[in-house]
Amino acid sequence: MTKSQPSGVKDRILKAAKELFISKGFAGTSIRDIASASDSNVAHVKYYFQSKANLFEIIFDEAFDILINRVSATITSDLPFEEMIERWITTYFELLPHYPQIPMFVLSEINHSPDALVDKIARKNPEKIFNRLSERMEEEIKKGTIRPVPVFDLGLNILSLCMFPFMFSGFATRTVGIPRSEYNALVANHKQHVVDFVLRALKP
Amino acid sequence: MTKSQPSGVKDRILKAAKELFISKGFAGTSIRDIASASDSNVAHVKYYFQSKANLFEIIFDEAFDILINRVSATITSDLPFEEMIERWITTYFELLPHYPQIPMFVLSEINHSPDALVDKIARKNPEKIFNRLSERMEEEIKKGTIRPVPVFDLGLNILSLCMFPFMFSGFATRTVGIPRSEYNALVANHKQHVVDFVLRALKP
DNA sequence: GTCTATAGCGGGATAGAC
DNA sequence: GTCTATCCCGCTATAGAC
Repeated sequence: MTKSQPSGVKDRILKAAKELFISKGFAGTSIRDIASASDSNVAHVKYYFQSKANLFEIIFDEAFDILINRVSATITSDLPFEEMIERWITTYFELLPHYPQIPMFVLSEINHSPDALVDKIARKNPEKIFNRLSERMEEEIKKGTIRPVPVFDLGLNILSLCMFPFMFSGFATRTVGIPRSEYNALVANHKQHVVDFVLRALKP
Repeated sequence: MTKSQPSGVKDRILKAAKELFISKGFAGTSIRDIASASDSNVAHVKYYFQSKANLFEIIFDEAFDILINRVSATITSDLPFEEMIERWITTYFELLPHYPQIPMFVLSEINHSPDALVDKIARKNPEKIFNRLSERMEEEIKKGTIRPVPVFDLGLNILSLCMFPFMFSGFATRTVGIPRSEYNALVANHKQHVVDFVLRALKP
């Protein structure tokens, strides 16, 4: 049946849109760019996705899911605290090399977006993860297994150490001049260092 | 003399351009936006700044200077190593609250910019700072005053911990829903925590 | 220096032929 | 489903009156 076959064109558009939106942003990408990069035309894009904003939302939601939701399972797991922290960090450092531009894309587009779009995201993604993390940390501090570090500071440090290296890659490669392959290797090696860094800093 | 008086219009345009470019990016900002936000018109903007790209470059260069060059004095200073690290971190946490959107602006626009612009920046800002930092760290490691941490990993961690909190503020306030004033207070308080975190993690 | 008018292009969206 | 043609708008840039 023609209806259930993937059209091919639709997938190509989605792929091209992903690359362009993620590397050049919403405002820096036009439907015409997407059409020519996917070897189709403007009418195809409009036919399958109605509007630029609608297509963008599909790409953005997937990116947001990768950056935030896929990691939440680790944080809400019942692993012992130190292992949970280690898993949290390693999960990011194993996931993000496949999507190195996602952290910059998501955080940057949230800054550029009008309130309407951001509100939609906020509604879909409540603070459950953050609350759960908060509970876990408070327990451990009470037990004395880690030194008393405010939840906000530890959480922000971990996110900083996991996401920033990927957000910095454009600067490192394009401005400082480190070859991309070399930077990627350095970041891959950075994972264990971040784990050590965090666990050492948490020792009572 | 009329020539040496600030025109007023020119300054208003610069101010409006700064706000718009920094919050909405190059592609998301039009000359018309800048003209109306500065209570002037398109011709004024063109008269004083010739082109959108030229005006952008002025704003970008200043932002780049704030983010990178103003801190370099600390790194190249002759302070004892631990004090230098502490000064480096505190300098960022004292400077960036005045320019909270600068880290995201600079790193994001570098990703979006064509090679031509990025090359210009790279030429102006060689890797001197990075080399100097590298020397300092290697000395300390040889002396045994800090544990042997690769230069790249420590440098990247410090940049991560100092810049990311500001890059994350849009997410925290708009998606997680933390009020901006509260987030700012948390980040202000975060400074000493980052210093402790880094120094603890460096202990031999 | 200031401002209007407009050129010339590229943007998103739409209509309708096939 | 596919594709061309086109509308209408906003964009940067320019010319030239005052």
